[in-house]
Amino acid sequence: MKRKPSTEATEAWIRLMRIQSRVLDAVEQDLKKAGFPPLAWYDALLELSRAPSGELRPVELEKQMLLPQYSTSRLIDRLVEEGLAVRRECKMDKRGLFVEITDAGRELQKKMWNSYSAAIERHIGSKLSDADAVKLTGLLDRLGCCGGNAQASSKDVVSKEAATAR
Amino acid sequence: MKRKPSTEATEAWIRLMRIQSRVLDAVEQDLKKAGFPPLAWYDALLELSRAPSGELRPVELEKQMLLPQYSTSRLIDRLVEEGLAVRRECKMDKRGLFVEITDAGRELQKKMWNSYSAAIERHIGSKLSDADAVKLTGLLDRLGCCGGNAQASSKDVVSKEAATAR
DNA sequence: TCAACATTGATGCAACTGCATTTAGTGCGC
DNA sequence: GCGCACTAAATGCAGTTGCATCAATGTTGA
Repeated sequence: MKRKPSTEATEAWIRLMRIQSRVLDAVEQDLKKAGFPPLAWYDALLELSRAPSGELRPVELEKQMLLPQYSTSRLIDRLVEEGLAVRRECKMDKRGLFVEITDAGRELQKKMWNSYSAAIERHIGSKLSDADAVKLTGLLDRLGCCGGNAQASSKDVVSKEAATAR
Repeated sequence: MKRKPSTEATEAWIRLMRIQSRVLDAVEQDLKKAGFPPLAWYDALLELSRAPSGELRPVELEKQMLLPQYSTSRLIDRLVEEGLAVRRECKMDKRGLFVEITDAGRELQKKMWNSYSAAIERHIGSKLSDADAVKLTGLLDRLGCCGGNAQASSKDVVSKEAATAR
């Protein structure tokens, strides 16, 4: 049971951890310096704004964002506190509720995308040709599948306005 | 200032975030299920065990691990609490101190590597050929450089026993 | 030599996370 | 209709993080 992974695999693992945290950090820092809330807020607002009538059940949001249940619950707390979303009762299932994005929420989402997209360009786009970006995406995708539970692969494409999840 | 990043770059960004967190999660989970402490402990123990006489200044450890200062300080607290390391006075600079790994610390580091390496193999090695792992490493490395401050690139090679940082 | 400044490491506090549990409501089988 | 297992969401608690600050020591330059 020893000496299993090749040094190549191990190197890839290390890079994946190191570079991701570096890049994420840089992007979050850019956002913060522009006076914006954390990325998770953006992701939530984006999901909400894309939903049929700007509302989603927490349980949906949770699945979209791959976040634990309690985490979603508290994220919603914060959005509501800031007036970016509201909780609405759900008549068909009184256990649940709807979270609806407000105008302020939609506005913030759009404004954040300016900084956010600039940050992506600065920290990724400017360092990789489109072709290489595609190669990177492909290699990363191979790590995503067939590991544990199923996933949606590329059917929930994100076109513009990146949803980050975590 | 709008529509900056190509969709290719944006996709790469999303995958980098999603896959990394998925894989990290899986590995941490494996470690935890085997009854081990978090990865950061392993990294610290590894750095210490590799240091000349098993001891390092917190400030060195901090640089190796790319962790904020307070974070290192508290990580050391926990290692010391568990008897995996000890704090020793530093005669040449009385502001500072040395952290020295204990035998228990060295032993834990080795035992963790068994689970850890198996997890790397399971979640990376088994999904990527060595050649692809090298490609991935190369692409990721390109994201690391020339962004903010300098870095060591491949001079601090990690051979076996992966140091993760973060 | 000594004042000004820099570096090392720790710590108080508020925010955030993970975990386990709770509260409320649903739906099924009988 | 009733009990029981299940799902939706919230929450108390302990542990962890980030930020700002502090105390102690070291360094430098007039």
